[in-house]
Amino acid sequence: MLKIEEKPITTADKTFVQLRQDIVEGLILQGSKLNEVELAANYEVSRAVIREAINRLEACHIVERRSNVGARVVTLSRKRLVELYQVRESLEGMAARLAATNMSDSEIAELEQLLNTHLQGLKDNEDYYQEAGDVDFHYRIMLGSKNSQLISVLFDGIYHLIRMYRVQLGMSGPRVSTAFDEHQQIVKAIANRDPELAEILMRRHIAVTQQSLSKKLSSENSDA
Amino acid sequence: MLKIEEKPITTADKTFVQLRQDIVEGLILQGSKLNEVELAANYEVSRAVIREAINRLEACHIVERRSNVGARVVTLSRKRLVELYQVRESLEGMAARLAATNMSDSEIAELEQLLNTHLQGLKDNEDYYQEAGDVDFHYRIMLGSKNSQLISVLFDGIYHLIRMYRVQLGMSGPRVSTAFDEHQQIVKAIANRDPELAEILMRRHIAVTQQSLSKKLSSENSDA
DNA sequence: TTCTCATATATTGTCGACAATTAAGGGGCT
DNA sequence: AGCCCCTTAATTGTCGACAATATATGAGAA
Repeated sequence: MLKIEEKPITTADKTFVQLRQDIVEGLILQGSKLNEVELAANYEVSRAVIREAINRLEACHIVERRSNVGARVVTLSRKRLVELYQVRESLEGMAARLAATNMSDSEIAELEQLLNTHLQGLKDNEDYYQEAGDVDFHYRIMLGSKNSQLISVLFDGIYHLIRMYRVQLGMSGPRVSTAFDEHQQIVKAIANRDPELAEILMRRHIAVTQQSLSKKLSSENSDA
Repeated sequence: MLKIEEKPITTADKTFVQLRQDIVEGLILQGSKLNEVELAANYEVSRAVIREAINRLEACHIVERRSNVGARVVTLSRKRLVELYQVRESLEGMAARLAATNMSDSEIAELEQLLNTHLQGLKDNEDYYQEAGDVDFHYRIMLGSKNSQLISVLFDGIYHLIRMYRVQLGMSGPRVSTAFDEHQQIVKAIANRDPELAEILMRRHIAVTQQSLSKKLSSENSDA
């Protein structure tokens, strides 16, 4: 799997990243079948490269594959959203807990400064905050855990699927400013070196976010 | 990725399962390089299926791959063990929490009966319990969560690496009987429909197990 | 018509060969 | 001797073709 920092090297890497982006951003519709020869033609690579990319997409739960049948992009059902966010709550809660212990003072200071920057951007342009700011915040907490296993499971495993929901459902409205407050409380707990509180606040924050997102999904898809 | 129930169909599936087993059980040593042509010859398949198998092994953190260089089996360091068990604690804690809500009464009854069977096996043969019983217990809690995303992350993602530590470090001694008691408490919390307690007990149980395993790893590997 | 079965088509799975990259070895220079 | 560079060998990455499987099509019988 592609580590956080290292750039894509091989064409399989690049194709994987490109294909993932095209799915996450909705260029390739949810639920659509991924035809290998067709994709190979579109992305101008061999089928072997496409196959490897699809395999990696399967590993991060963005597509589902059946033997001898093919791969489909997952559908963004409410049921799946709830399940995904339960996993996220669990993992990012642990990340916040560990961050409270393992982040250095200077890293925490940078994190506080990041929030100040966000506060400014929030006054000017809410959308900016939701797109870049929130991702950045959670990204830093994740790295702050200093647990490479956790980082890998989160980032390589489920983060792009989370982003897929965010992008395709859209994230804006009154939820944005309350989310910022929650971020501040979490950082405060980390600065106070309070792992338990950091975990609780993070979990609550993610649970609330899930409820907010769920409202955007009609309940007709709930049993998909 | 290979779903829980479905059997391996393609030769790539079978090769993946076989290769994973050979690594987990130590037939292929930790840290060793995986030469594709060599493996292809040994397992009597083409390089393409070996490559696919290795890709899947990378997705579940059993091997690490570098572009244009190759894949190596991970080394079982203390640092990695601690990180892995922090992830496990987080996820299985959530699984226990969800199981307390989502398991049916009959499933809980079966779980209680399973513990009785284990108690008998424990008196006769401790090793049996540790090998099959513990796995079976955690497996059922995992399924009891009814969260397919969580099940996939746990089972397809990290469970075989956990098993690799267990198998290669060996699990026996006085820890076995205390683990059984902890299992009983967890089941009791689930039977009482107490999600918070079930999660706390599961997390504590896993944390203690990690400490027990850590003792078996010399601290010289701690910074690997 | 509607169901079943056989045939045909399309798609995935597997393979061996070639290309690109990295690691290894040897010769020459300071 | 020690270091650097060039050549050579070994390994991974990519490709197109073939085999196996699943799906779609259509003919025939009840």
